[in-house]
Amino acid sequence: MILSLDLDSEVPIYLQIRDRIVEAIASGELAEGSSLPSTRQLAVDLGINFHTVNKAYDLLRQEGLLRINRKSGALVQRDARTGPPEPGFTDEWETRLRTLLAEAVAHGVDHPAVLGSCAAVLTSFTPTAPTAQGADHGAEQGDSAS
Amino acid sequence: MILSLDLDSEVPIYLQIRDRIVEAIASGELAEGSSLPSTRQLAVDLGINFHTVNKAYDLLRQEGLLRINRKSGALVQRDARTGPPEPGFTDEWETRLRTLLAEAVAHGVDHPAVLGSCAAVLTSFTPTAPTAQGADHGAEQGDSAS
Amino acid sequence: MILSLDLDSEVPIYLQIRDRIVEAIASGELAEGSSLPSTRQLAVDLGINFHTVNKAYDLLRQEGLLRINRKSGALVQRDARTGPPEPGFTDEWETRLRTLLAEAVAHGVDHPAVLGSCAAVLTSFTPTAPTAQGADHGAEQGDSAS
Amino acid sequence: MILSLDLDSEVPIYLQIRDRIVEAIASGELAEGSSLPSTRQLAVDLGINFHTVNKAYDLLRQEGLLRINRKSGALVQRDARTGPPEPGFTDEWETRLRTLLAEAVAHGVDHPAVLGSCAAVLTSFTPTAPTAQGADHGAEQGDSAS
DNA sequence: GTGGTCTAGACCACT
DNA sequence: GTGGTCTAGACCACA
Repeated sequence: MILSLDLDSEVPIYLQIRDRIVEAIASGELAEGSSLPSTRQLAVDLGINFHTVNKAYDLLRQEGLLRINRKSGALVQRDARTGPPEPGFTDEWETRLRTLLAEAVAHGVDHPAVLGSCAAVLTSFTPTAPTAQGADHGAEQGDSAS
Repeated sequence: MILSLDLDSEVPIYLQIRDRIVEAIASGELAEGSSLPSTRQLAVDLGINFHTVNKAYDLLRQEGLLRINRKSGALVQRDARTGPPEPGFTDEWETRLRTLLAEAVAHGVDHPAVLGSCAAVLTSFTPTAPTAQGADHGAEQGDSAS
Repeated sequence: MILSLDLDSEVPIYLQIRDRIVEAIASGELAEGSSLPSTRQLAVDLGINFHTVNKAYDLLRQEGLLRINRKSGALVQRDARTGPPEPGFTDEWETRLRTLLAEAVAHGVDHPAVLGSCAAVLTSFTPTAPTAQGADHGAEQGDSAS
Repeated sequence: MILSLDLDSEVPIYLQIRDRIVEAIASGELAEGSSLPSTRQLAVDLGINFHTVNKAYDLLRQEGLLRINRKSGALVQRDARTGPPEPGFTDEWETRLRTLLAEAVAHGVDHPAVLGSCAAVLTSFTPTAPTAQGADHGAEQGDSAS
């Protein structure tokens, strides 16, 4: 689990960590039950303070994506396959989606291109060997989003 | 031009203003060349400090969406029809898109549903019946979406 | 708003602050909409670090009792009169109640005495105008407390 | 003696064990003189480290609820019928009670409902209600509340 | 070993 | 002025 940070970014470090982990969960790289590095270990690896990692993990815990356990550290609590989101998530999320897509449209990206970007991002979340997933639950193939 | 703010939101007020304006530009409600209320006027209307409005306008100016004239006030600088975005915009934007979509996927929204939300948002930016601009104030119809 | 802390207590300081504020809300001393001292001000008053106050406020915010506003600082979000608790609150709370009452019973406090303590505590939350109790639902009079 | 633990709870495991035992004593399930499983046995049953069980037992010993003998293991030292609590217990306990009840009141549970919960919990400690304690001082009435 | 608490100070963002 | 972020180090609680 290596994640690259941009310490000069205006995005707070703890948010960058959180974002990378969310993306890793979405892409299946971190499945439900996976364990994450300890806060102090990750802090050392990234060359930052452990409190910053702590804050990222705590945020993910509040979002329901992580559970923290004194014994085993942080575990992935949730997954693309765990089920539908908690009520209330979608509304707030769509508000942010609306703002983000508006930004592209206002800058002159046409609708099909925007939708293409969305589809491309989603595709990038299922990069692995579609043939090896035969067993699986089967249903996940719907991802190519068409 | 009415925009509703949530003063208790964790989203800074100046960003809420900026977001609403971006969405208005994306939806065509504010076309290129339209004029916005003066900072002081808008501040009074919203019951906030005019510095806050100023900050929102300045951010939009930096983003290339507004140009500010001492005499004519703030004018919309570009819109969906002005042309493709400046180089560099797309990369940064797709990074944020990736994070946002990952959030939904990690919370269990499946890929088709995510793409459906994207499409629905885009549809909501097309203010139905472009020829109906004479109606003008009846612009509310565009947003029911979904 | 003065609250006394026991810095030697095994109860974390931030929890003591949180507890005192919860009790003040319950007793009507802090009504919905009341403003609390700024984190830094309270920290100075209490002779502790502002981060500790921050943590207490943030906890209360997560519990839905406070809302934090950049402009006006912390405001009481909720009240005995605001309405019934969020679903899920009661179950978790009754678990803790069960443990606490069990402690007294196990130590030999008989049931009526336990119940008497509970009633006494509740009474202490409505200290004002004991003669006006007939009105009952007109209880709002008791709490203006300022 | 079956106790169910939640290893992911924010409540420390040793405290969960302690709480369950306190409740068992309060409900009469564990009477004075009863013997508890050995720390090692219980640890195996629960799938946890025996030091954790040890810590729970030691805490109960400090609280005066258990006595620990090298030969006979852990025995229940007192129960509801052993007599009134040690001096000093009640004050500290009522402080915690006050905080806990305040929490419910602040979240909008009205006084009679709170008192009802207390009464319900106490009733649950009376396993079969042999003589039902007679009049029970009639303290349950919400009179003092409201 | 793990995470949690408290303190401390510097700097930034928001209004 | 307000709160938020990041860093830092010490100490404690838990398993």
